[in-house]
Amino acid sequence: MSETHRYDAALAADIEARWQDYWERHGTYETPNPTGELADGTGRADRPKKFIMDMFPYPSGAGLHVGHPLGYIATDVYARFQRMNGHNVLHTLGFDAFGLPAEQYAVQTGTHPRVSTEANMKTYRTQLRRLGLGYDLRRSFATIDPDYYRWTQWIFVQIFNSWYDRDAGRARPIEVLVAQFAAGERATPDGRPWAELTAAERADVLSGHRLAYASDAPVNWCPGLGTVLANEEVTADGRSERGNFPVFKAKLRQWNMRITAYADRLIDDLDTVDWPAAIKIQQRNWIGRSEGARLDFPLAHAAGGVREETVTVFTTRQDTLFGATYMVLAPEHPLIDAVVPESWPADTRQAWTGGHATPRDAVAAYRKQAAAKSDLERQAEAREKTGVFTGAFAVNPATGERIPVFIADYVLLGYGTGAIMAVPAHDSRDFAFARAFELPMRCVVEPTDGRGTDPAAWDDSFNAKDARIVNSAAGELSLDGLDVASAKARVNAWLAERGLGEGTVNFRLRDWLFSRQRYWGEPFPVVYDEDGVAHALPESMLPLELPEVDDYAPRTFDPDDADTRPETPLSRNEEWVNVTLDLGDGPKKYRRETNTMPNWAGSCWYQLRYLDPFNAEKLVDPEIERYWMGPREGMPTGGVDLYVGGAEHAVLHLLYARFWQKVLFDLGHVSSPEPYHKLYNQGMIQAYVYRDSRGFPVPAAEVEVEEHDGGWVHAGEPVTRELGKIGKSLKNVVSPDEIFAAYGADTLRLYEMAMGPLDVSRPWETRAVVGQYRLLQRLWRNVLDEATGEPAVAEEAPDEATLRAMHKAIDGVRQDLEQLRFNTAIAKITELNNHVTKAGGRVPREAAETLVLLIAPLAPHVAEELWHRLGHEDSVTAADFPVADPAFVVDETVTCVVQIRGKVRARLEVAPTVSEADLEALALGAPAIVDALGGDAVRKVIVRAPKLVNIVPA
RNA sequence: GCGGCCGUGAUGGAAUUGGCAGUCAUGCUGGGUUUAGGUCCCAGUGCGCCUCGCGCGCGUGAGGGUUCGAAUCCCUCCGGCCGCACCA
Repeated sequence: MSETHRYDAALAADIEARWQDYWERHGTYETPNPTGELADGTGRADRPKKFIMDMFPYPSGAGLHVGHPLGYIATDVYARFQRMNGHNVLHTLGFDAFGLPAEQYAVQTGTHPRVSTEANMKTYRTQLRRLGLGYDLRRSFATIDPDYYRWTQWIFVQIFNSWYDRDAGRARPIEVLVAQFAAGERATPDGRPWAELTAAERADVLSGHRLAYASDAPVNWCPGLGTVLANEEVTADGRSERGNFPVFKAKLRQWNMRITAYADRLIDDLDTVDWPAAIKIQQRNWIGRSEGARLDFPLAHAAGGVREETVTVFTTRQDTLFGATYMVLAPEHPLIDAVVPESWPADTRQAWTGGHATPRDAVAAYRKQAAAKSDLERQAEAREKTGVFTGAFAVNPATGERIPVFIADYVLLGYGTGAIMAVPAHDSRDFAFARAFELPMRCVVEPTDGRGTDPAAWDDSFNAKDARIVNSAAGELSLDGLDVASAKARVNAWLAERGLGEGTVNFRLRDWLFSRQRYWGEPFPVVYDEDGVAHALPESMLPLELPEVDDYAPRTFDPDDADTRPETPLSRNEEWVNVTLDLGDGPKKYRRETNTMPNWAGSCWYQLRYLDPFNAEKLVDPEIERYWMGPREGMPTGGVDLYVGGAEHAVLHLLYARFWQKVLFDLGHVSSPEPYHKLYNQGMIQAYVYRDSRGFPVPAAEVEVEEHDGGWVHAGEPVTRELGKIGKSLKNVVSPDEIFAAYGADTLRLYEMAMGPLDVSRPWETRAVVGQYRLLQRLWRNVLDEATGEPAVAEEAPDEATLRAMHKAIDGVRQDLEQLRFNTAIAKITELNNHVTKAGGRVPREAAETLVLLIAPLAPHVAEELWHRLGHEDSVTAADFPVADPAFVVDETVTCVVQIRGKVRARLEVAPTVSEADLEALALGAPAIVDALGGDAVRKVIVRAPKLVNIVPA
């Protein structure tokens, strides 16, 4: 028998190449817009639409391994499914190509990052095409394209030129604020009229309001990378997320984005998007909204009496104000120098002074010790409380008592006001500190667990919030008997009355540090005049192109040397930096900003440019934006229909992109306040890592299984096995090219989709890939004669059983694909294929075509080929996805299980429409049941027609 | 420490959401096709027991509970993964 028409790897490769060429020639995946350059007049844009997106890749030098395309395959399957459902589907993929790795690779290899990045993208494009991913390539771009980053810079300018109007609850153009100052509707910080301020002073005032602003503040400085980093890029143990270098606090002038202005909206709008609960929780935690109160504690004179200065604290437990028996400031708190007295007050305990002769010495020594501690060390001794008395006292505004003021590193400068009122009886950290320093504790919330009201006898603080306030009355304020919530409200009112503070909301979120000392990023469209005032470039000067330079290497330092300072590569290029420009008031000399934007900038808005990639006039045409992303039924905040990517971007890209989208929404550039409506996190494909006795990974491909004990051996030596990421260093990389060569792209696609649910991680097992290859071979044989390659289907209608199998499969596969449950969809297709295989004889055409259509989104090449050979002229991508006939989805008879006390004792074949009463009678009459009951009386019968009867004997 | 998710055959995983546990696939066993190997095809495959039957018992990390009925809900414990980590 000739095997020339057998489905094998060579034939798969041939089919796949031919159809990929066909799709490209015919523009199969090109999607029309309703208007503009990409409108096509075919009416396709009038169909319902879906915008389906992946998190775009960073093109690394290593190319793709089999773990990378999981999400891309999933969105491609979904996009094909929706296209077959008659949707106008927008699906494409660009490249996130600015950023550190390209620059590091460039420095290592001596190639310019543009050259290596372009080469990497070319490799990626080839590999993605080989997978048969159906993209509208006209809409694909890279963030490094000047045509693209022109608009990244443009958005920066929009953000720079706007401020957050709290009264309006949204961002507005900065001119509105200027007008308010000029008209005197809004007071300047020092009260002088706006007209009297110099240009530099005005710029300074406005900088305090702009959504993008430069400021001197402690930032995360990473000498090992030679750049500063955003909070989101620093790990919990104080190292850089990329490269794992130490990160230090350094006071530097840097650009920031006022993302904190959007904290509430970023939390609130999470309710309107369809995202995994875990990601929403992470964002909420990162933003860290907490309700409480801000209140002032007056400082006390040594001799008694109250000073002018106050210490402001933030607390969420203002109800425990009467229990505040001391205060703690963060070691770096700016007020400390002003409060520390010359000498220790009389009777100061030795334990409080740290053994120092004066408070000043004690504070200086403690600060030094705290600064020297790495975050890792702080973490290790997390619960060990240290601190020192400042020698100063404050006054509890409720009780009037003098309370000592300490500094301790368990209070962080970066959170709240950097100072706390300590209530040791009702906060476990304060409790531990009070124990260590023998500070008084006062119980002001009555314990509900029977421990009594004397904190001296407790093991830990009492924190329950469903209790009542006690011991809290002085002057006109009494909280006694109130529950916690009422007491908080009462204290808030009292604070406001007395002008001591107010109820307030505090956020953990800090502003986003937006500048980097790197070459390979978007240049800031900003210049400084001779007074050092920053000016945004006018739109006509965009894009400000990244200059081509030879010396693009970042200045990096000894990773542990905290005293170093960054140097920007662009600053070396004097002729680029110093320019004469006319910004509207005649030619003047300016210096360019030499920082570049972080690599997140390009990914903050790319969904918008996919919509209208060639628009030279606008970021995106409003009609096109509304068409694809505007608010609609069930999606009040609009956005991309489906966005698939890894969970590692939970608080980075996904938070930043939401923020930019909201600013653009406020400024009227887009109609959708959320960028991504439905987010789906795909799991990771893992692979086994084999290690030798020294713990070094050995090449996974060379490991063999021991015959007798099932262990693993490499080069005759036993090795251990564990699951890990796929990567070069773990020697377990499997390239898609190997799988293409052995089985073809359709098999790889099916295998990745069949491995398990999309959202969980699963181990790659090359030997299991063959299962999906067999499915395709069986399908091929069911449709074609292997000897001739001609269709070998029967033209008669399928029999009843086959019809039912077909329609059940259609029904199930439809639901599964809609819910991204590709693994069970494939199981159902396999089942149907097995059904027609077992039935023997020629497969009826209707069944064969159903199989081809069902598998088309998953294995598009083989589906195209079979569809074509079955005599269809059009691409299967344009065919309608089958719709199940309800009459055949329900079985003619169903098996009803009859249970006695929940154990199956008999099965009955009944009509699906059988009535409960009939079914009960049938069940009670079944011989096996009569036998099993043995004449026992029946106490109860539960009938769930038509599938189950449960009989409970007395 | 706090919060979240998850434990099902040798393996990846199904289970219409409280109603027959183990769909589908890998692996393994046996058989067939083949000069041979591979491919391919067919059958079997949770564990145990026996009188080998359309049989019985056990079985979803462990223990308990709710229910006519629990992989699914509740409680305790064990194990794993992820996030946060002195957040006032």
